[in-house]
Amino acid sequence: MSWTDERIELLKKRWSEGHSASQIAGELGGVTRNAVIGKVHRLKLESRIKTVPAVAEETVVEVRAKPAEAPRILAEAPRLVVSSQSAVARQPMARAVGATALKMEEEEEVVAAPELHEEPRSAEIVPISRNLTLVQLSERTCKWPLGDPLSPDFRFCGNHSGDASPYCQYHARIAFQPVSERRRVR
DNA sequence: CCCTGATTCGC
DNA sequence: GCGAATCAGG
Repeated sequence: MSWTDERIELLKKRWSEGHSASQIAGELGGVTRNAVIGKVHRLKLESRIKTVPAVAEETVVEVRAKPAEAPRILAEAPRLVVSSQSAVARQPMARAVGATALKMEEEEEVVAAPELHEEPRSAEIVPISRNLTLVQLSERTCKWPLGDPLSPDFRFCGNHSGDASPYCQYHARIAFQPVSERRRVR
């Protein structure tokens, strides 16, 4: 496949829409995501670097609109990025160390009495699907369909699936119901 | 391990 | 110009 004007147009469009290189490559067909990225660079399209030199973050923010709006963008953008993924909040585990550690040890023992409140394993739990599109599926993503295949919103579960199964643990159970469980699970 | 984009360099 | 290989990051 070569970069015809049409393919370049679609590339530009999708890239500006925020699609990933692999998504675009999938849509175009005949090219890899590397090819797409390479082309994007040759076309000098907008860079999409996320990981910024941390300290220099402020200076890297591009001012594409009116200067007056820059500060607002600057203040909110980082938060958006963070909340988009892996927002699994962790409890602050800060602990005093050194000289004061000894004294705290006793107090903590009292407080640290974790109550194992294990919920009974219910068959009712529904997985939180990743809602991947077709092109985002890989060898080890659950291919359980979600929604109307004719709809633009059609997605796949996308959770991790073992090497053996095309589905995640949950959907595999629905797909391959053992005789013992095969009842009205629906 | 899955994914992302960036860069290099032989073709 | 092209894109696989590689790098770097989440």
